[in-house]
Amino acid sequence: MSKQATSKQTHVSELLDLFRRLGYDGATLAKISQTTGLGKASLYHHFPGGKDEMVEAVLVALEHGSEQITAEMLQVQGDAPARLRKMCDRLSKVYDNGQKPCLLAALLSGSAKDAFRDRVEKLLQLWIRAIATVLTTAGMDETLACQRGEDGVMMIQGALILAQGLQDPAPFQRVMQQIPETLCRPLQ
Amino acid sequence: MSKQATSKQTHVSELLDLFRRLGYDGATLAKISQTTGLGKASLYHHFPGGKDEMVEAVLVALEHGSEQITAEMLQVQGDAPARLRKMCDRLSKVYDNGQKPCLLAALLSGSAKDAFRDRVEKLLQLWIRAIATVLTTAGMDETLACQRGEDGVMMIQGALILAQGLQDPAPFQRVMQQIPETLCRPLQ
DNA sequence: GCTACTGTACCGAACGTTCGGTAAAATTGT
DNA sequence: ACAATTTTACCGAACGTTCGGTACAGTAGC
Repeated sequence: MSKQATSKQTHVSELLDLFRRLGYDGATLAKISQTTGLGKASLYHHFPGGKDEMVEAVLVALEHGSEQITAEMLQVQGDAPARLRKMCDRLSKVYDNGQKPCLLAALLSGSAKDAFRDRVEKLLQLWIRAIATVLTTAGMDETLACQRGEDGVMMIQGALILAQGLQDPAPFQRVMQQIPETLCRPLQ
Repeated sequence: MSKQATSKQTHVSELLDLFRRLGYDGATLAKISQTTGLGKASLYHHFPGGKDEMVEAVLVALEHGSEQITAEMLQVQGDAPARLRKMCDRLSKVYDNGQKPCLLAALLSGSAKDAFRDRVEKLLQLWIRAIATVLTTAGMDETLACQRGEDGVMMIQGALILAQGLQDPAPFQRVMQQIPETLCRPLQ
């Protein structure tokens, strides 16, 4: 079954961890080589495009994972809060309960290429629209639902920064618990 | 009045702009030299400790500015929403209506030293406590006020990331308008 | 024998930092 | 008042190191 102890997918998830923790500039080839256990030559065999192609591969994997989670969320039987709860559960694991930062935020600083910016933008909009779809399906006004989509992504991103900055995952965990209800609350 | 066109404070604010836009690793000495107009050697005259001392100086300036804004907020005559509105007005200028990222978030990625992490943590807690103080003064429960302090910082940080990621300041501006009311809303 | 993969050695460029030195302002001695 | 001296501000060039990336000779598995 497992001919290789370290498949390409394993390497991609190792790269994800590196890039989101250190950013594009901080993740040097030396560190990448060290954490993957691959020499430079091996890295350039798997990713001929170099560092950029590694980020590219990580982003593709992230797009795939995002589409899967959002699709799962929409397939959940139940009301809007139940669906959002499913999303938050999945994302809590992705971010290790707030202990791991978000790649998208990490790629916004430094020498990250403009091509990445486009992918980041697309990914953020994917999540915004997914949340908005859940809310409009539950009968919420279209405009408000879009705002709440933005609010959801915003809260998660902000909670991650707070958790990193305070070196305490508690605020993240609290926010992730409150999000399903907060986003569904009607306009007061 | 202005004997020097470029004072040390000017250089510090230029450094702030560079570090928050490019992060610690992305802000190379070459770029720093270019944007300040000072040669590399001159930079080491003003900041003998090198890049780290530059970040240190920027953080000190940021602490000073934060204490000033939070103090202003507490001196505003009026209810809690009015005070928070003052805070949001000042912060909107600091972040150029969402077009400029936050230094604290930028320093969380990359090779930023642990000494910076402590200062970042202190600064985040300063803001959380300031918001909480406004709310408790207005009669809100202590525990909830602290949570709302976290929520406030979190929303601002998240809104900044969203504005950067979507390359659109609109979500940031909307959130900054809503924050004064959102944070004061009683538990439902 | 052929493809997939890897270790080693190497490259030019850029990194943060230091060196040696210049020009002017401020301070001091008389 | 003025020359001597120190301090301050600045710079170009170079330091050693690390960067991302390449060339090539292998080795393992089919």
